[in-house]
Amino acid sequence: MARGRKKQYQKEEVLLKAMDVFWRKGYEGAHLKELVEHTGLNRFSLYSEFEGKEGLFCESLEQYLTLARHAYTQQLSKTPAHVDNIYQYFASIDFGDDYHGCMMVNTLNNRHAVPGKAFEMVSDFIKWVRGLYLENLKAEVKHGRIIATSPIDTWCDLLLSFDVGLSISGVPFNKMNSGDMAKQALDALLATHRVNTYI
Amino acid sequence: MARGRKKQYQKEEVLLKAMDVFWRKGYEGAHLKELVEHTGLNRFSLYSEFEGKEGLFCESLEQYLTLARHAYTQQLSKTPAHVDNIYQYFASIDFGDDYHGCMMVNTLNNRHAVPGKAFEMVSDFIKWVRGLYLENLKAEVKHGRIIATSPIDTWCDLLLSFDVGLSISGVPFNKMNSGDMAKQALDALLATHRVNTYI
DNA sequence: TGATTTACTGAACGATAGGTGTATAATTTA
DNA sequence: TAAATTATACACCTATCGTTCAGTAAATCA
Repeated sequence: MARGRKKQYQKEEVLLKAMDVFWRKGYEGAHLKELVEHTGLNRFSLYSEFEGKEGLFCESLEQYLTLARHAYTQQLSKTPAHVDNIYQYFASIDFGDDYHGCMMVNTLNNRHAVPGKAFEMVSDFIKWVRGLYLENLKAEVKHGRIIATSPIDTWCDLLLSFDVGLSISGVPFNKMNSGDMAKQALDALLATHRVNTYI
Repeated sequence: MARGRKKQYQKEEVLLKAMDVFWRKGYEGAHLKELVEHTGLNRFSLYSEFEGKEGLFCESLEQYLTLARHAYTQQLSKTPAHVDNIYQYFASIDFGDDYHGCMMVNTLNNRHAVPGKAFEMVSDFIKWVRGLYLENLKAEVKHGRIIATSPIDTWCDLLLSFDVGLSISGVPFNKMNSGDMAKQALDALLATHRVNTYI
């Protein structure tokens, strides 16, 4: 068995609490004092367990991405792949009173302040999300609901920017219904590129 | 005439340079040292002309909003009002190599760090932009190109989030063609809600 | 139990942030 | 030219940042 004094904290709990602070305040805005207070972990242990603020941030972000990956998968990897999955995802976003944006978007937005690794983690994640959109739109083509030449790649980019933008515009205008918006857009897409069954 | 030594700077020039720094680095990320270096204005004069960092930021933001207001007006207040104006606006966005996002979006995203006044300035501005979208979409209804029950309010919110999102997603994916995206979306809107002239 | 290893505590570190005071240079009025 | 006014240059202040260190407590091994 391991010698020496036992740790008085659980790494995952600490990371979830740290994630909470970083999520709300951003990388620069989250000061070590606050991180120490919220996690209950003292400064020294924070430096031996993680590698300073940067390491703690990256691992906290990893936690966030794990949660986010789960949520996205649940909504956008439902079988059968279908455009409905996409607007159900958007409909599931809750812009409640305590909504405070998206940690990924915060990270992208403060790319000069955060560790470079964090920026790459988020970029990769977003590319993955784009792939989920694409799968669901491809299914519409595959099943002959929209024509094969439909510009689904462009629509993926559009959905991506829309998704990212929601997390920011959702704050000053937090009464928005992103489900309605997505439904309008995707219904329009389908209607425009629908396979003409009358020919 | 005013007595005493003449100012060796022009306020507007200083504000444009300060705007540049704040734009790139954000409110917290723009340190006084860098502001002094870039503006050429020394610390003391900076405090007597403006009211510290907060005041300088707010006035710099005002400069930015003035420029942005001009750009938006030029694209989205063209007569006749028309949906084309909207995607021409999106087509005009240049995601070149030195694209570094939007100062308004940065401000919204770091709302806990920036002066409260700045947050309100941006919120108000964005509401104004939403109004521009609305005008152009209303014209489509007015001229009978889309039906009166078209959900143009929802589309305005969508365009707004899309616009905001572009300024962030445009950085990791800076090869995007926002004009294509907007055209796809708006064409779909028009097609879906087109007045049926065959009845 | 004594030696060793590991974690915790609290204070202190150097660097730098935003903000300010003082002395000097420049300009105008009298 | 002398007094008054205003801007500039430069050093300094306090607070706080992220980081680290010595000293102490707890756990294991022999």
